[in-house]
Amino acid sequence: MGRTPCCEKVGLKRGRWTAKEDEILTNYIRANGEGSWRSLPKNAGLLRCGKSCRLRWINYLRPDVKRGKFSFDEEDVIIRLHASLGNRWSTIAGHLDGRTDNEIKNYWNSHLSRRAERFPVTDQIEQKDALLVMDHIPKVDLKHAKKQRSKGPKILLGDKKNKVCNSPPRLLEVPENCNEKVPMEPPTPFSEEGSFGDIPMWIDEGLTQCTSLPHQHDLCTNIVQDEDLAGETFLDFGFDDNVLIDDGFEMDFLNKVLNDVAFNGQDTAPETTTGNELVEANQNLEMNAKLVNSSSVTSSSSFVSKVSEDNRQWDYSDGGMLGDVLWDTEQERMVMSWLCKYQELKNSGNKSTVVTPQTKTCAPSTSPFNTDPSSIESYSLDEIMYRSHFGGLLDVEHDMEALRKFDGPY
DNA sequence: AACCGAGACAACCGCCAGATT
DNA sequence: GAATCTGGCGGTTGTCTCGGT
Repeated sequence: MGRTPCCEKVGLKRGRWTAKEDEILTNYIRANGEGSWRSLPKNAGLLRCGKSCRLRWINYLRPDVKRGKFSFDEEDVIIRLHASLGNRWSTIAGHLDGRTDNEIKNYWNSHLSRRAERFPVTDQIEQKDALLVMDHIPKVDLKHAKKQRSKGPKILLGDKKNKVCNSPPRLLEVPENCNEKVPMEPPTPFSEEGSFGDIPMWIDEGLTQCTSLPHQHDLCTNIVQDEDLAGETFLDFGFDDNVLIDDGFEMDFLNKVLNDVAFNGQDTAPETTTGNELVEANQNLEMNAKLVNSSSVTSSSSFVSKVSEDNRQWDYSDGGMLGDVLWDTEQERMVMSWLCKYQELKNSGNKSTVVTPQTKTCAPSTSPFNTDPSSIESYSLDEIMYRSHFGGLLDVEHDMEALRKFDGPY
């Protein structure tokens, strides 16, 4: 059966509300409270549809409704949330005190949509530089990436004019052989292809079993752009075909491993979120903006966006490590090295060995896993894809050389 | 002064999910 | 379990304002 209308429309007033109507509605709700919208107009003496009364109250008359010009920060939040959530106005409104979904929607359509179209959200690139930067960055075919995500890197080459880039400063000049993969050998202590062995409980019901670690080469070069359940774009490093990352269960796995790793001092994870909680949070479309302490190593709710202390820098993080995009890469690679060692330990039957990461086992000058935040640059999503593609970011040979010299307490 | 178009924004509409009868 | 109600959401429309001609 069809739904009946909320009230009889014949004879009811429509259009703009008058000050007198507002007063009647406000006084009635103050005396009787919200709700019972169907019966409200009749009881209050208003010739309005109950639905209209509800909208008028929620959007304009409610005392906690914030009116007036949107601040810069509010605009910023809207643009960034919209970039990841789309037209989920009520969810966006939940992050702006006193602003209604209707107001935000109108503001977006009349003010912000064109600006956002002109200045896409990119991490840590000032708007005034955005156009300049974007002119030099290879385009990413999202549709193609979505369809083909299990078949390897999805980064498209830029056109010829994009192959040399002198601006902005953090972008590298592209070498002549930029299309060639960096030749490399899997170093010790890595095995070329490992097995997860008997690590328990990481396979959840209904998931495909993953029986091998990704090849180290793929770990460094195979980067996929994807979207999480909230529609937010993020980058996957390494685990392209891995059900753990794809389905959000990487968290469970990493948690299990990290729980076996003794962090030293400040590197102890302050917060952890299980994969299931993460999935649930995303299903609830919660944009869980939180401050990020980039000196911490943690498996966190990193599918969600994070905002830095100055409320200006947002991270789009993989399902693994948090921090800047670059740092995320490094941390994930670091953890991957631990995973390899963990696997070896598991296979060898040694389940009590304490692994002490980076600062004590690698010399800082040569460590590829430097976690000092002050030494880590920040990169935009576009930059990291650009640089990763052309081998400029990961400095593979340097890292691998350092790993060869690695002499940890294993 | 009149007209016109664009922009801004208030309001409405249809649909949906969950609650209630 | 079906019918109905209710509140919420996002898309769309209608109206007003303002600047340009």
